[in-house]
Amino acid sequence: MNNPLLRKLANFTQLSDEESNVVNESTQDVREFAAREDVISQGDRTGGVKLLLQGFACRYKVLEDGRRQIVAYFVPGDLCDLRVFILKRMDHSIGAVVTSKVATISPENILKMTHNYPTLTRALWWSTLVEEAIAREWIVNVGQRNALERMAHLFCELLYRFRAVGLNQGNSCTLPLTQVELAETLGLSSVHVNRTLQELRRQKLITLEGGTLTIQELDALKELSFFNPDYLHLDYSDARPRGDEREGN
Amino acid sequence: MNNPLLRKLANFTQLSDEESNVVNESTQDVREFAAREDVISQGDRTGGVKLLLQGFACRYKVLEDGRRQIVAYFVPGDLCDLRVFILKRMDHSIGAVVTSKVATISPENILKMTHNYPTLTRALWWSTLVEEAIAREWIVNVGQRNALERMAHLFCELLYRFRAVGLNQGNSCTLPLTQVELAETLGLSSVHVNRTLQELRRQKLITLEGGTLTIQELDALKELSFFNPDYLHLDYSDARPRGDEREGN
DNA sequence: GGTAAGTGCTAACACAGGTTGGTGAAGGCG
DNA sequence: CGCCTTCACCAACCTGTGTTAGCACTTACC
Repeated sequence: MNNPLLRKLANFTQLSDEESNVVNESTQDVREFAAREDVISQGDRTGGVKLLLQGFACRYKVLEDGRRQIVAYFVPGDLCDLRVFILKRMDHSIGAVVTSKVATISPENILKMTHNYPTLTRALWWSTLVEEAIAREWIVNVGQRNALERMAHLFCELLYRFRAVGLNQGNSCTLPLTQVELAETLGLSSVHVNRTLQELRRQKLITLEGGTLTIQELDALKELSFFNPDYLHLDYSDARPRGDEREGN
Repeated sequence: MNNPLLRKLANFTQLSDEESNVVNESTQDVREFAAREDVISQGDRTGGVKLLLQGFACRYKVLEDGRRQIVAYFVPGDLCDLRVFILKRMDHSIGAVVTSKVATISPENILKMTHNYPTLTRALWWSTLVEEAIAREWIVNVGQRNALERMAHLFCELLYRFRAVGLNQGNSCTLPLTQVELAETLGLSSVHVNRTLQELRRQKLITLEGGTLTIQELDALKELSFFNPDYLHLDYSDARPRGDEREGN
């Protein structure tokens, strides 16, 4: 299973070989994007659904005066909103953080998947609901947590998400972000990001160098940041389909 | 058309009488909630989809130490995530701000609507995409805007949303929030909310009394807060279905 | 009718985090 | 080779926002 989307969906349910094949076939249209290149730009007409296969990408919005806020990260296996093509124009941009491979899934293929495969459909909807839940948690993050908690929380989340697609190495994962980008994510200045990083290092909670994050004390980091992974809805046993509603969509 | 959901969907597309009837029939299971009562509580098993018919409600998350962040508001016509029933437990709560009427739509009715009525289905997906877009804008709000801009932006958004369901009176709309709730929305202290409200009033941009918000200078407020309504995807002409992809889901 | 709780409002003070302006090291490139 | 850019890092100062506390008013309730 080298398709990271399949790897991720496996956190929610078990897919049949046929379903896995459909996913693989639908994600053949692949393009490589350079670091800092936009995958989609604000104002673009919305096309197919994008799937990050390799690399690291982000969603961001820019205010008229240039302030930029990163509102989401994509790790391999993440889809952008399943239904974007319903809207006419993008109200934000998606950019590759490092060199990345992105597949474009056509609306037709989305329909093919969701028409014929109820289990797969449930799994895809699960992934979009998780994405929304992450967005809400980010609002909590910038709204209620202070700089140290915020950064700790982000690091916990990213480790969990890399784990979910098997791209962690123990408590380490790739994190190819500059301090400016971290600042734009957390709603802080880059100077304060630096201070905060130093504090996390001083407390021997993490190391971050050469684009690799290592969480030395995961439990302490979770406690410090009030990190509760429920919002990622990753617990397999807790996410099994309930009832027996038939799903044609 | 007294169903606010129909009123809202009309911002995206025109529904047939048959489709309107299906919506009306699916939203018969109505319950009234008292002010400050929870419609759904964090940890609850997820039931059907909720639709606010009357009143004002919010989504919120509470940290272990009691800090609360409001992550979304519901105005009449707003649905909570169409697919919540895929998840096992709610990772946040939904609470009525004032006395409110809420309809519960069963998964079966959702299926009925989305199976047989492609135009209606598109409209429903549009509404969930808008909800997501709002969440992203809120991240930008707390992450990048200062207190004055933040509050101004929230007021602009709410006026636009009340307008979209015809519940405004010119540049006025209901806003039954205490300053503490505003603080929990904007990631500020209630004291600073008070200061900021005063500043907006001093600049003769708004009035807010007795639960009614009046925006005296909408253009100035929009400019001050870098408010760009694109993310609400309300422009009818801009939101027409494109292409002719058939929609069975 | 009196008390308590909730709310709006204000003032004084404290501090987290922003701003500005710098350093040096690493890497791309003419 | 040197130049330029990018990045991590650091120090000084400033300010937006939080904290604490107190008063006035309303509403709910005993």
